[in-house]
Parts: sequence; C-alpha cells; structure tokens
Amino acid sequence: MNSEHPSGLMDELVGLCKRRGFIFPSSEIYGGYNGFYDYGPLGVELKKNIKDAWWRDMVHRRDDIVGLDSSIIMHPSIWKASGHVEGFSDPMVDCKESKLRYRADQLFFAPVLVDDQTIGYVSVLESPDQQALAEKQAHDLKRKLAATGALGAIELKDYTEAKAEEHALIPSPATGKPGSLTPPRDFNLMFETHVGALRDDSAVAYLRPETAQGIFANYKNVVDTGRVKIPFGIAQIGKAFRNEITPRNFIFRSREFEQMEIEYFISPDADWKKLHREWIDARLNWFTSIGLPRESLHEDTHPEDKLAHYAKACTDVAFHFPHGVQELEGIAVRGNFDLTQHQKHSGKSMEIFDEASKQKFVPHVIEPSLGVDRTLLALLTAAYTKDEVGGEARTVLKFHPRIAPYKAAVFPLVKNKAPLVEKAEALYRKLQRRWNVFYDASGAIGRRYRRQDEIGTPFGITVDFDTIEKDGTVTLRDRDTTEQTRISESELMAFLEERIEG
RNA sequence: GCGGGUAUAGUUUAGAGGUAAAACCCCUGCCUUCCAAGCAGGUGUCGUCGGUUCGAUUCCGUCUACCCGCACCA
Repeated sequence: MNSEHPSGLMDELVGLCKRRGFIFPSSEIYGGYNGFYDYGPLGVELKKNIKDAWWRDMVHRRDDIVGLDSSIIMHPSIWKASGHVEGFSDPMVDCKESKLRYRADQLFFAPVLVDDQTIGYVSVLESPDQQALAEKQAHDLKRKLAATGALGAIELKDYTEAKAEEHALIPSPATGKPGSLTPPRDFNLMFETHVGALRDDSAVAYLRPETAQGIFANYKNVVDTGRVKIPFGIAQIGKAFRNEITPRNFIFRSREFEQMEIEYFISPDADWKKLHREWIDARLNWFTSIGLPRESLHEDTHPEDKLAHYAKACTDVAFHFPHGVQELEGIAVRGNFDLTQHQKHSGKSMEIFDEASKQKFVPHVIEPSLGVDRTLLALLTAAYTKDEVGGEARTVLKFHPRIAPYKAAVFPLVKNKAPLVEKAEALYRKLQRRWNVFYDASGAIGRRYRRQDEIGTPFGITVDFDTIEKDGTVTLRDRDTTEQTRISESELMAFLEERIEG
C-alpha cells in the first residue's frame, strides 16, 4: 500500500473518484447537497462487489446465518421501543462568546442560595467531581458578591431542565459569565416523514437510522419459518439515514449511507466473551480477504464506563483513513435489550425454545455492524498508489481482483488490423459472460494499460500477432508488477477464475 | 451551528473592470507489433443570486458547496 498518507490524499482520492466515475457529489448540477454522494458507473460496481463479497462470506458460506431485507420506513413504534425517538436526539447548547458547544445533558447547573435568596448560578461540565467543583464555585461567588448568610445546598440539574428565564442567568463553563449560553436546541438525528395523505402528527414516520431494528422486528418471523437454532444470525444490507450535524470527510460520514449488519443471537448462558472474540477475528480476516492491509486495521475496545447501558462490550475495527484512524465496523455485545424492548412495546413474546438446553429465553445478541461506504473508502485508500514505470509516473488502484470493478480488460494490440480486432472482440464476449470485463481498442497500448491501472483493473489481456499467426496465446499483463506473460486461451479462464474467485 | 480559507474546461492552473487562456485528460481520423509516442481535427469553463458600473468572471454583498479548526458522531 501507499507507504505514507500525504495530507492531500483525500483530495486526490476525491478527484480520482470524480474523474473516473466512482463517486460524484450529489445534485452537483444544482450546486451540490451537503452530506450526500452519488456512485457512478465504476463506484456502483465496486460497491456491489463489496456487498456481494460480504453476503457470500457471511450468509451463503455460513450455515448459521440467514438474510433479510426489511423496509426502510417501519412502524414508528419500532423507533420508540428502540429508544431512537428519545435517545437519538441530543439537545445542544452553544456558548455565543467562546464559540464552544455542549451537549445539554452533559452541562450541569445549580442556583446558588444564600439565606434562601438566589444570588446567582454556577455551571460545570459532567465529570466525576462535578459536585465539588460546583460547590467551590458557589463559595467563590458568595465571597465575590460579599454575601453574608448561610449557603444553601448545591443541587445540580442538567441544562435540559433549565427554565427559559434561567438560560440567560446560567454562566458559560468556558467564560464563567452568564448570558452567553443559548437555550438547548434539538438535533434529532432521524429524518422524519409522513405516511399517508395527511401531514398531521399521527402520520409521522422515520427513515431508519440503522438496519438493525428491521432485524429485531422480524426476528420472530425468521425464528418461526427459518428452521434456525441458537446460535444463529440474521444479516441485512441496506440504506440508513442520519441527519448528521456535520457530514465530513467525503463519504466517511454522510447523511444517507448503506450498512451491512448482522444480529447474531446467542443463549444468555453462552460464553459471550469467546464469541465476541471470534467475531472480531472473523471480521478482521474478512477485511484482509478483500484487500485491506492488516497493519492498517486496528481494534478499539470501548472502556466499560463509556458503553451504552445495555451493552456488555463493544470493539470497533478501525482503519487508517486519510483523515485518521477511524471506525469502520462496530462489534457490540448488546445483551437482550432490543428484543426485550420490542417484547414490552409490542406485547409479543420474543422468547425462543432452545432444543439443546431445553430452555426458553430471550436471546442475547452480538452485533457486527459495518458501513458499506466506509469500507469502500478504506479500500480506495489502501489501493491508491503512485509509482513509476519506465521513468513515467503512474497512478494505480491496487484493488483485490475480487472487488475490482472490472476484472480484466481486453485489447487488440492495434485496431487497424481486422483479424486482431475480431479475435479480441470474440475473447471479450466470451469473458463477459462470466465477469465484468472492459474492451478498448483505441490509442497506444501503453495508454490503455495505464487507464486500466487507474481504475484498478487487475489484468490486461492483449491479442497480438502471435495470437492469430502462431500459437494462439495472448499477452497477460499484471497491473501491480506490469509484468507480461504469454498464456493460452484455455489457461486464461482457469487463471482468472483462480485469481478472482480463489 | 460558529470562526477562518477556497470556488476559472473533466483535472491542474494562468489571467485582466472591456471578445477568457495553457497543459494534461476526453472524443474522431491517420499512423502504430506491447507501457500515457506522433500528426490532423473536435467538445467543453469564470459555482448561485443580487448590487455598483456604459460594461462585472474581475469590485461589494448573498446563498451554495468544499477544505481546516471548534463542537458533534445514539
């Protein structure tokens, strides 16, 4: 891979993606639309290959996982049960003076009472010693105002509970002065829409912010029809939508994206630590199998005090992106929180009878959850290479053959010799029945090779005069080494099959 | 959302208050027996809206997008 990531790497990738038809800014003819991207002719192939590889390896090649494709808009109660309607919104507070922004539920305040008279307010950010800090501030305030009397108890409340008239009185934690904080403002990360002709509150629905809840909502259907036994998984690939405050870093964080998620249902008595480890290893192996270098992949285990209340553990697989080491996949052990929530809200039992242990229980889950677009960006980053061939600079995308948009390109050595062209076209048609291949007859052969290098086509196949006049062999040119070897047509099929699918 | 920066062809850039350029890319033809060759021809550009001006791509403002920082990322 590229040995170093220059600061302009992301810009170069963005340019290449646009120039060669991988990724375009959404709605570009109208000036673009922040947080959305479109996949062009090559991008859609790359994306499809990623999804196909995942589906084949996680669903088809495993006996314990089945697939699902649930709807994007689901009953709004699903999002109430999952906690997304409440918990997916983070009221925010801005300090107009320091330009800092806080989450309202992490900013605490209290009135300072002296002889039951409010002399002012104190504020602190959430921390283990927030109470002590607040009390110290209260003492300081009392001294500063030269107030006499008994200092009342400091009772901290978070900023979401502040009354409207208190907003202007509470000091900013940054400046210590009141008057610069805004009221809490709602940022619900779910996109809202209305189902049906009436646009009243009863018609509100949401675009799903994750595919996982579709799996939980169908869990019972799958159990009843799929002949599945604990442990088993349900996999889903699909679009998800989050109204991110600040989409950034190209397709890394966008408002519409695609997820590949598995909910892997296990017994409450299972050794979840062992299973979690197995999933982390399985996923790391999968990433390397599609061409991500092992040394660019990192495990990031969340400390226990940072976990969501229902999670037992969570490990991210992070990748060295141009903008830093960032999360690619989250592998969480979620207990049975989601199913019990749906059991409670729907009134339907989510229990399964496990023949092996003769027990009835609501299973726990391990959730490997991955972003397709992030995987694609990781693959682009890892594949992007600049080197020199014969003194000429070359840009090449070293995609694994399995995920490369085109598996091979077929060329007649020159296009003004009909037998060469006919033979090359026939070979192209033959390969096309099996793989996505590219045909190009125009221009110098070197130029055609380079053009394919830049879009990551692993093999160039050139029909030349030896092919038609001598032994029927073609030139096979390797993208990464630029080496050329002669190979017969029959060996060619086996070679490609082994390299692409092996 | 806030602060700063940026916006000229597909890309990288030049340019001037008075008809907008270059290189590369791309397309067509000729030529071409293996790594961006040559020749001939061709498509295509001042992000948006508004103001000042006889005239604005250029000056000013607005919006949008992108980049950096803050913040955010269940």
